Amino acid sequence: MIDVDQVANLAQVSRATVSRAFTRPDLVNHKTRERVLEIANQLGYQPNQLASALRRGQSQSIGLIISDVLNPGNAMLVKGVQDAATKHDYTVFMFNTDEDSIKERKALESLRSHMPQGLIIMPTSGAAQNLKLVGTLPVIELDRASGIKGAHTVMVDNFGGSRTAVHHLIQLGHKRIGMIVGSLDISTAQERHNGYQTALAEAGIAYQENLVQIGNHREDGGRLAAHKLLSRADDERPTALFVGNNEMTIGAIFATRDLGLDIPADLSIVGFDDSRWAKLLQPAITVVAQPAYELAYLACETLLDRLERGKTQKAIEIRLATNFITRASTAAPKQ
Amino acid sequence: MIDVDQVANLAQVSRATVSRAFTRPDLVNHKTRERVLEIANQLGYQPNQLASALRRGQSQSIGLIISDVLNPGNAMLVKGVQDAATKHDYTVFMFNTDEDSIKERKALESLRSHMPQGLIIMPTSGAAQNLKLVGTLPVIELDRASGIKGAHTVMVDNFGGSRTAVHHLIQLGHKRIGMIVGSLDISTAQERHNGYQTALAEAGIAYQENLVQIGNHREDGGRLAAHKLLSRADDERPTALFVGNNEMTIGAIFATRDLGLDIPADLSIVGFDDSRWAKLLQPAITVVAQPAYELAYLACETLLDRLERGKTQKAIEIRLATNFITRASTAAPKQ
DNA sequence: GTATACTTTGCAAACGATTGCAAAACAAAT
DNA sequence: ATTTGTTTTGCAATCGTTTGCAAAGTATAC
Repeated sequence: MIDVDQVANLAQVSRATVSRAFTRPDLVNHKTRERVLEIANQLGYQPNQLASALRRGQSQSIGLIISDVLNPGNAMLVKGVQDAATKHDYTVFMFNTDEDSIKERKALESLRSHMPQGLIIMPTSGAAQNLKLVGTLPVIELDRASGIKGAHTVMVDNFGGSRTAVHHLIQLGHKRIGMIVGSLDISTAQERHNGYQTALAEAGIAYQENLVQIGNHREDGGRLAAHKLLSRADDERPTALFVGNNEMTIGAIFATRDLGLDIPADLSIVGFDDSRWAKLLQPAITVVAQPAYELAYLACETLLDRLERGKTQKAIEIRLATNFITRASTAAPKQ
Repeated sequence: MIDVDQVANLAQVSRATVSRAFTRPDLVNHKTRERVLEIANQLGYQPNQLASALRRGQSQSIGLIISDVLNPGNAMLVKGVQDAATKHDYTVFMFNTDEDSIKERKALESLRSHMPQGLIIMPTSGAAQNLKLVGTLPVIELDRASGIKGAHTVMVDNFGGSRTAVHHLIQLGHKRIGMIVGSLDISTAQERHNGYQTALAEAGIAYQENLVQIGNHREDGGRLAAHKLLSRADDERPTALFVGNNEMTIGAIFATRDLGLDIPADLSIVGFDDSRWAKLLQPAITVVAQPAYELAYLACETLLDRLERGKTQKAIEIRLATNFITRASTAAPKQ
């Protein structure tokens, strides 16, 4: 690799001038600068970020810790962060936790030694503990809250989205509305569950514990939970189902097929989080769509703002609205 | 941040000993080492990768340049690389190109300055030019070949996969088999097209130019191409369609709906690349599945092997077999 | 021509680790 | 006690930048 000194020699100036030609154009004579840049360009010189970062104490990079890239919703988050970071000339170190707080811990340790300037994290349930590792590093929690007091968070309005969804089902005439929810130690699941409860309460429908099943966030969990809810006598079975995330919605759909239930005739179904297949299925699935890309982009910009402007802001909580999309999987109950 | 010297002072040893306690355990007295590690731990000391990387000339990181994380197939690739890298204690710098070679160029420039030890790239059509930027950096091309002579590549057997798919359609009795292929300046599209041609030739079916449409790799391209192929008189219209990637398959399916064609009665359809919706749709779609995760994992391990063992191998080309999955979207033609 | 201000440059010390070399400490052998 | 060999340590240079400080150069005003 070619370094400052080589450029400096050829350009007949000092190392310092070359450096300044790149970073402080105002401090070097116009003609000199042109010559330096010209030579640097010919040689294919590019400042070594490692050295620069070490000296300046700024690595121009941020960390991104996500639970699972394979979930298309999360892939959107990655893209959003990525794009925002690139726009501001930051690079992104990415890690996966697979929803496992041990992996999260390891990711944080590894990350820390690379001296990122900030971190965007979709916290696991162990994050409140794990995040102590990174000390004073600016952190933004994306999509979920770890529960740490004073944390900066960028999330969607899970409560409102769920309430709207359940309200929609009630409007159609449903009374027995089931819910499949993620594990309640994750903030989004909690909030969605609250939205469900509130919508019921507002309509004067009693909350029935046995209409709510907790699933593991994945397809198999959704399928299992749906089986439990739907394998009942016709007059006990919920006529509508609100499912708390996209993977579990797939499971629930498989369950209806297992049981020979028709959507929406026998069962109306609403999912949380839109996706390719939700549009493509027949009937297409009614969903609460999240602005995932915007969410992530915003989270990243907020972080970089904090870094660059050095704002000493207090805790920020940003909430983006969800978008309710009515498709063909919801209809009035049968009789 | 706390550094070697602080640990050294407290442990009453020199900076060098602390460093060695971490990196060359055999060179330091057992008791001394214990003491140093204990103190380091108490202080929460972790070596600064930036400094270490600068001095040793090894950043313990690799670059990953992918066309588009939003494609679930690519998300798998990301995960595979990620997991393999983490296992070997490397971190991953990730970039998106969105299939745009300008963005690719920028990603490469940005990456270069961060001194990665290697690069895994899913090359755009401009990659042969762009990759000159990184000089002697070890590179592995993933999923596609840039065309650079002597490049190391890890890909699937696109040719064989396509041939099998088309062969399957021929076995069912189809004679007019259309194909929607990606732009031919990408190696995978070429290979898939070759597989199609070969299968036809082997069955003695003449290749008809007007049964092949080139699409832009995305849903809208697939839809448009499918419309062109399918909007013909019944006896001119292909009875089966082989679509060269997953996004375009979605487009083709929408086109059949636009035109009121029944799958598989009016049209059999085979896609390249499996996905969530392919299984979920009714009828479920027959596909050529790719071992994306394994592919990426292998690519990363191959790269890291090259780095660590310092093997001076010549060009490597790894090919993984595809997996043909028959579902309900293919059947014998009508009459 | 001298004083004053402003630009433009270079010197050399950082940033935080690693490592070749040699000194010190210890053990074993004579 | 001296030699020889081995283990353990420390000194100081190094990786490639950036930057505070001061010197040199140039312009402006008197």
